[in-house]
Formats: sequence, C-alpha cells, structure tokens
Amino acid sequence: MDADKVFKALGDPTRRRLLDLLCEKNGQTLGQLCENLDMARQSATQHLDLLEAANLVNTVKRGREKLHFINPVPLHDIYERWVRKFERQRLSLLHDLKQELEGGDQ
Amino acid sequence: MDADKVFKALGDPTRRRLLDLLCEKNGQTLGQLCENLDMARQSATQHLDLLEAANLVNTVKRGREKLHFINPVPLHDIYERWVRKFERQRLSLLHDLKQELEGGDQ
DNA sequence: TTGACATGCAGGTATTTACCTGCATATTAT
DNA sequence: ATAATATGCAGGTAAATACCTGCATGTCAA
Repeated sequence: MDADKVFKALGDPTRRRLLDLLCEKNGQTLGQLCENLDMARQSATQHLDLLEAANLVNTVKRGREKLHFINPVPLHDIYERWVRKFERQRLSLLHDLKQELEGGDQ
Repeated sequence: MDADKVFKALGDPTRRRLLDLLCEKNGQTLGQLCENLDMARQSATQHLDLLEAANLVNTVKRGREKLHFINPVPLHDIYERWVRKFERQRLSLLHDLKQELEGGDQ
C-alpha cells in the first residue's frame, strides 16, 4: 500500500464524491459518473486515474465503455496503519496531556 | 470533522512522520520534532500548523516552548465515515465485480 | 459503411503547496 | 541587563495540482 497515493487521492472532494457515487452503485461508466460531477469529462478522468493509481478503484473495459469498481482494501490498510495505532493510545494520550497541563516535568 | 483538511494533512510524508514521532513520545516541542526532520524549522512549523488546523494535533504553550499532542479523534471519524462504510460492502462489491466480468448485463 | 457515442491523449493556465531566507518577538539564565 | 534560546511572522520560488480546450481513437448500430 502506498499511503501517500491513498491519502492524496482521498484529499479531494471530487474524488471522495466519486467513491460515494460508486458506493451507491458500483460498476458505473465514466459517462455515468460525469453526469453527477459538474466538470469536464477529461477532468473527471484525471480524478479517476488518481483513484486507480491509489488502487481505490479498479476498472474493466466492456466494449467502448469503462466500468469502475471500488476496491476497499487500501482503506482497510489505512485503518490498520493509521487509525488502530492511535486509537489504542487514545486514553493514554489524554492522560499525557492532562499531566502536561498540570506541569509534567515536576 | 473537516475531511478535506484531515486527508490533506495526512497526504504528506513529513506530516505522517510528525504524527509517528508524537506517537513515540507525545508532547514534544517544535525544536525536538525538528531534530528528526531534515528541513528548516519554519517549514516544520507550516506542517504542524496544517496538522493543528485538521485537529490532528493540539498544542500547549509552556513558557517559550510549544508542546504538541496527538488528537486521535479525527482519525476515528475518518474510520467511521470512510472505512466502515466500504468495509461493510466488501464482499458484495467483490460479488458485483465477479458478476460484471462474467457479463453482468445478461 | 457511416454517423453517433464513449473514451483516450496532448498540451495550456491559474492556484496551491512545500520548501526556503531574513528578521522580529518573547522567554529564560547568567 | 544581556545573551542565548524557542518560536512567530513575512515574503519569495519551484513544483505539483485541478481545471480547461481541442483533437484522435475505438466501438456500436442503422
């Protein structure tokens, strides 16, 4: 998993909207997705390319159409690497903060 | 939670490194964090400002020092909004894909 | 086969980003 | 008080980003 590509892909409202659109109806074509976006088709393509590079979306060509499918694996990897780690320390971090505010270096 | 700020904050290796550094030892000063970064202090400040704007880091001033603490709440929100949703549909998505590959429009 | 349709590809531009240098301010220690 | 220390603030630049327009290619249907 390339955390940089995944986070950067997620760091844009258009691309998050694309993921939501695919979550509502998986396997949509480029044209279908564009109908919901209010930008040129070519711009949407660039966003989808980034989602694909981050492996968040997989595509299949069917005739002259290109179908788009969500791949949830990178999101799960993000969870394992960047959420669980900090969740685990949640209480102890709050404890540290409280201690600092009370003068942690005594 | 501002998903845009959070994902953009996470979409940079320097800022993810800062979070890891704070995970190892919470409550570090700007100077301490800079020692591990290989860039000008002012650049690190800008990264920390973005982490703070995303509410991923909270700060406390103690004398002339500024202490930095991780706030795991936005990460948890990300999980709720962007991971669980897709995790839940994982199997059904794979099912959709398989069906498409076999000729979904029959 | 020919026209309509879905997508691919090649630039071009304005904005944002990630760094930098230089200087100012505030706190601590001698 | 003065010097050292920790951070804040104000630009300045090169690269990345998010759009766009125009044209090319490939597929389907009449």
